[in-house]
Amino acid sequence: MSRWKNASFAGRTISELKRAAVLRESGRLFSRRGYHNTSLSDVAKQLGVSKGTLYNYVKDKQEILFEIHRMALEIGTRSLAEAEASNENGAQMVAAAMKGFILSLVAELGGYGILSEVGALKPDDRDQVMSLRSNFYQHFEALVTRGIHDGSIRSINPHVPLVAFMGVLQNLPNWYSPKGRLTAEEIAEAVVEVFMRGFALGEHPAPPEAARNGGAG
Amino acid sequence: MSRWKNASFAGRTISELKRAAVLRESGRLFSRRGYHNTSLSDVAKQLGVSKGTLYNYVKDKQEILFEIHRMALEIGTRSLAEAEASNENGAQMVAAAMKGFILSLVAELGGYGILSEVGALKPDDRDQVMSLRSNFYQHFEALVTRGIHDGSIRSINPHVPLVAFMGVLQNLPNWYSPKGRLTAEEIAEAVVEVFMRGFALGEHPAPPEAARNGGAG
Amino acid sequence: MSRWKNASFAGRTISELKRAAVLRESGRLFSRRGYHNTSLSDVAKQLGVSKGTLYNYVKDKQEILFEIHRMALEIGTRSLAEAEASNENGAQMVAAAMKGFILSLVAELGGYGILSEVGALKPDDRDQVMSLRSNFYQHFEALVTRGIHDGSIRSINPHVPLVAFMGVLQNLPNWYSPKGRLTAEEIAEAVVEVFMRGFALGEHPAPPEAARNGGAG
Amino acid sequence: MSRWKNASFAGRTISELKRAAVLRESGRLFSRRGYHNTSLSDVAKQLGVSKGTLYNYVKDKQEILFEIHRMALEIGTRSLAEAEASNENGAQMVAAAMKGFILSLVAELGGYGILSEVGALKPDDRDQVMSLRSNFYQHFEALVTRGIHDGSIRSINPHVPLVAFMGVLQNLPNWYSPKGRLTAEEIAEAVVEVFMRGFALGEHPAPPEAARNGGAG
DNA sequence: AATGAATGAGGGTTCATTCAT
DNA sequence: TATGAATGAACCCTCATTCAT
Repeated sequence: MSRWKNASFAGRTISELKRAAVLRESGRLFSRRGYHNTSLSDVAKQLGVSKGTLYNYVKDKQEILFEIHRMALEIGTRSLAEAEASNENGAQMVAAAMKGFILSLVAELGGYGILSEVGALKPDDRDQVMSLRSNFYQHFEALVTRGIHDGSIRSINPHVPLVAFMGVLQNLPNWYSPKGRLTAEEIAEAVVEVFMRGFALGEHPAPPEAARNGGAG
Repeated sequence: MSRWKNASFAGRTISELKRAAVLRESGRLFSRRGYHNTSLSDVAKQLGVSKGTLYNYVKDKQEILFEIHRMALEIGTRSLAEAEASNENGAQMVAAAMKGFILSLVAELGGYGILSEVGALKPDDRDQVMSLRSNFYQHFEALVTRGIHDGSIRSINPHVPLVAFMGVLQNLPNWYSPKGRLTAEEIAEAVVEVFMRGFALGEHPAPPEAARNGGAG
Repeated sequence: MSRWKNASFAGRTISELKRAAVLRESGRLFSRRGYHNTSLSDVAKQLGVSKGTLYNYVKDKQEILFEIHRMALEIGTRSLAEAEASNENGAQMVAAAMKGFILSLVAELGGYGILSEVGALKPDDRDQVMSLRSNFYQHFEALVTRGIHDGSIRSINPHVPLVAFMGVLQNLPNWYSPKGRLTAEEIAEAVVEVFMRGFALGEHPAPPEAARNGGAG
Repeated sequence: MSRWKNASFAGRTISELKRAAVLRESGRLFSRRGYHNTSLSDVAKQLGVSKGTLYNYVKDKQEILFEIHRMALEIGTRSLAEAEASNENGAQMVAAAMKGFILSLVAELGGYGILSEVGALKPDDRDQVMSLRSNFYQHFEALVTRGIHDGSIRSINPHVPLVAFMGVLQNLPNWYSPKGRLTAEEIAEAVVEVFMRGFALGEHPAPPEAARNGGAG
């Protein structure tokens, strides 16, 4: 197994890129097998590197988990902001945010979201994650509410699409895999389409036969 | 801490009841802290029993996980069947199934759903769980589809309510706690109400201000 | 290697005795090779037990170090108190305290004193040890001062015999070994004799040819 | 942190001086935190140099320890010889040797004595150190004996002042610190004074209130 | 049926040492 | 000569599991 497999160097310090590779690979494994069931040996083996080497790039295992949470939520918040900047109607903004979130998650973190296992964080980190997460929730629901007000989204408890979307994210790895049939783009569009058909007002000609994929749990 | 705390003996072999208590307590802890982050010492301590004693009632830790998965899915399947037997309209049947599932889960397994950590099962067990789960998904979606056909549920991808409901179940421990403000009944009704407002057709007078609770992730 | 070698059961819980054996053996090794250079594997191997077993009796390695420090200082303080109770003259009391300290140290902790490596303790434990140690120093010097006042000890800075005695204790393992030629009693008497000749007033007929043993460093 | 901080170049090969700096800094850290508790990273960091660089100047960590032991004992032996050459009375020679030892130790090795952790040396090195040490002991005690014979030192077991002095050296770092209140000169004089009052014959007007400093252990 | 003790495997982490640049 | 990265061994500690009592 060649060294630093999967590490896509480009434009940043080599060291930064290796750190990013550690985070990405860890996240991929964490989201598939769970944090506590993934050893740093596993991560190292996947990267074709010795276990000790990881410690040149991260302080400890907890830092990895925290950093992934932080990055994922940052991506989410950024996606919301970008969508909001487009100034379209509510439904379109929510859809854009979802799509942006998914695409960036795939691009920057390899398509996993984790977002669970918060309990394994150390107290300080946990607080910070909870705060970021809470922010994201509020913004997301606010956007949905705007859609309801401007008539682009059905009158619904905004918590429902949020909860559904989070469920999708948590299971993204089950939908997406680099070697799978579906590209990130295709998945993002499928999710958006389901959202638009399920929650947005407008024309939905035929009863959907839609993107089923096993991603419920 | 008294021994076999929480063990509600009634009508079955004492041994069976103790086994049930082990499963319930394990499930409670697994769903709160995760399977790999819960030690059998933790379980034993909660039951006021020594670690070795557990092995009189279960073969090993994996068996506990499997059994919980199996029981939860059995409950789900049973809930669907009972709801279907009522022969009401689709929306009402789905709602009844959800309510039944939640109530039984709380009553028999202490209110946790797990349904994740399938990866920790051994291959044979995993196959069986996947099969049961797939069954449940199909029945649930079929019921939603019936609701769409009989006009009680909006025309929507049936995967959407399924995914949302599974998300709720996975987070039940966050909603429910025996000492919390909400009884199992109240939670079940809140979930059902959100579902009815979100997906069913009918009167929804005001834009909802509804039961927000942090249960998204 | 038979199990729990060196464990001298008598009158206390078996578990307590095993814990004592762990502490004694650890202390023996710590004082010979140093704390950081002694692995718990070493300790376990000496006791003919597996490494994990140790954790049935102690919380972690730091606890071992702390407990040894605490016990040693307790012995010292007790020895001072007992000597003081005899109400003899200062020199005799100091001598008695020294003898009692050495004998108890040998009997209860296998003859090592450690008393160094305080830096490896965790902050709370370190504070406690420093406090106990400071107490012991003050009492010891006070006793010497009494001897100076009652004319049984030369007029000397009381810190000198203290520092010398502590040096002896730190090197006790070099003097004492259960299989060595000298019994604990003999060593204690040798130390006392050196003290009496060096610091006490009285007849010292011939220039001493005394107990040389390599114990300086 | 600038590179090769603390390195006082003067008259020797640059390489030799860098090696000396490595030894001095290592010794300083070893004597404060212990050999096994000091990593070469620590040493490198203090010198403002990378870890790998150290290996240009020393073969391995053990060599550092050995070299420090050797240098310290060389200094001690040299101090004894110089004192002896002065041909004063015994007490004065011992005092001069002590003072010279301490001053040189501070000047050349940064004021630490180590002299412990012999167990970490490899066998050959250990033998050599033990031999040098034994030599030093004999010379020191011989000098004390001369003092007893010429009447400048009380009739005492010569092992007593040796053991006390070695104890002082081992704790020099606790007395001395470059930023502390006491200069090396002051410390050396304090030690000498305690020795003169404790062991030498002559006028000691008042019962001493002397230099207490926590240096016993 | 219950326990407490023992074990061994494995995980996270540190660190002396090597090596290519 | 200096560096940073990589390695592998060793260490502390946890835990599922077994077993004698």
